[in-house]
Amino acid sequence: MSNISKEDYLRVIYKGLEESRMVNPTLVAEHLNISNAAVTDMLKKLTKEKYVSYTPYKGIQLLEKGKMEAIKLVRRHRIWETFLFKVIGLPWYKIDQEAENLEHSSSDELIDRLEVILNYPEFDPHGHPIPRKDGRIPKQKKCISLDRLGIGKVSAIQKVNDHSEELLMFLYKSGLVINKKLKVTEKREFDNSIVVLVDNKELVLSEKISKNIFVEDMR
Amino acid sequence: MSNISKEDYLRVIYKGLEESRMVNPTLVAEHLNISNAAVTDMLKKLTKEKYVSYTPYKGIQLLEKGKMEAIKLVRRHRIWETFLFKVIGLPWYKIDQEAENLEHSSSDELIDRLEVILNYPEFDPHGHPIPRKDGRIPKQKKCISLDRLGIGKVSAIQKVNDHSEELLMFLYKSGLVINKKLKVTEKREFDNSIVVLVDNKELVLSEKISKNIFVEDMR
DNA sequence: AGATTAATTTAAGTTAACTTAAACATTTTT
DNA sequence: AAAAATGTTTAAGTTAACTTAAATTAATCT
Ligand SMILES: [Mn+2]
Ligand SMILES: [Mn+2]
Ligand SMILES: [Mn+2]
Ligand SMILES: [Mn+2]
Repeated sequence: MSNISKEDYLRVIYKGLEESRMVNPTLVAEHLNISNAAVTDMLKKLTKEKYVSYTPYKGIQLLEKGKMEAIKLVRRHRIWETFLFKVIGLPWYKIDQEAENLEHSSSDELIDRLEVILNYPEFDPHGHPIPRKDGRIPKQKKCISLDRLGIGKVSAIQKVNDHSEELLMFLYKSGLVINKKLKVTEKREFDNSIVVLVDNKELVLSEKISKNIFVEDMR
Repeated sequence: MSNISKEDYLRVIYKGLEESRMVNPTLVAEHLNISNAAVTDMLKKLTKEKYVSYTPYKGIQLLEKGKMEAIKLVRRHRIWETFLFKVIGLPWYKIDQEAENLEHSSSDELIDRLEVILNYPEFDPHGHPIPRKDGRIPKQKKCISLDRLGIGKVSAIQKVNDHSEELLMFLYKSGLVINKKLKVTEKREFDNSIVVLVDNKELVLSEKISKNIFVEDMR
């Protein structure tokens, strides 16, 4: 009947790979707030049904079938996020959670209508690419995480990780939104925090925060 | 965790009572496409948790707690239907199914935003009242089902049952939409079909169809 | 009233998706 | 090369929500 659970696994795996991290059962378990044993169980099913391939300690890969499913889900998720933000007016930091619920309960026809209403958006409000109906992914500018931007360098925010409401709320209040220009004015060796200049204001960002912000790589 | 199933039972019970039919396990089973035994099971749970009271062969009643839950769900359902129809532009006969999925996956905050965008609608596209946030139900004009409208009488469609896509598609194509005026020109004893005049066209309606259309009772 | 029909419940079983606790395997550190 | 830490699987059990088949109960018909 309902595939909500399976879809959630695929989304987490897809987003993990998208961030080019190695995706292992532990990571999935943490993201879904379930036990490792549950992930082992589901990976067996997903493997048998040819959604993923998986080598213990080496990571999970999406097979063609799984990738297609995941892309369709991510498309639904990001179109909803964009719609909730632009048309409904929900705040930036609430749309991920809401979209996570809606993504499992919408027909393709509805999603396509939303896409038309939004005039075929390429990126969601966090800067993530929205897969097209045919599965193609809009090309993004080359990015690096903010912690790797050199001192004195200026760049613009391209995307931010959207999984923590607290982070997004902080970023929003600090004006660290998509396309915002910023300059790194200081790097502190001790804790890897950095100081950036945004809207003529200085902001101190911890390493954990700067690693969740991605700026254009100008080289 | 997820309450989708429980909510569905409550919606069916609520809508059954709204149509002033006696609601028994068999009716619920038919509407949800599950076995009677499953309904018996769930009724036990719902009874234990004080959502409903139930006397075999006498019907199911909603208790305060169950009524509140059901009204909240019906509110979500009908606000979604209205939004899908008016803002998204989905066809009349598809919105019920789509709303049935979305109703379980939206926060109160989202629903309230939709309500604002729609400017506090009182009735959904099928003419059903949309419960307010405080639980109050907009008052409807007194209705009778079309099969009970006397010959020669003129009236306007107030609401239609929305559970069959086929029925709604037929009504839509025939111009039998909300507020449409019609006149009964003939009643056929043999099969209880009737002939109505709509937009200067004559239409033959079977008893089954006319029983699913409700017109203002002018007396 | 007794027979027939319809509605309901019980019994037993299935499946998906989890859990905890313990065992096992691999990688990393010393 | 051990030891320790980390990651993974197994085993056993739980829960919700269903199923079919058989038994029971109530309502309706003759
Ligand atoms: Mn998201
Ligand atoms: Mn996003
Ligand atoms: Mn409906
Ligand atoms: Mn409706």
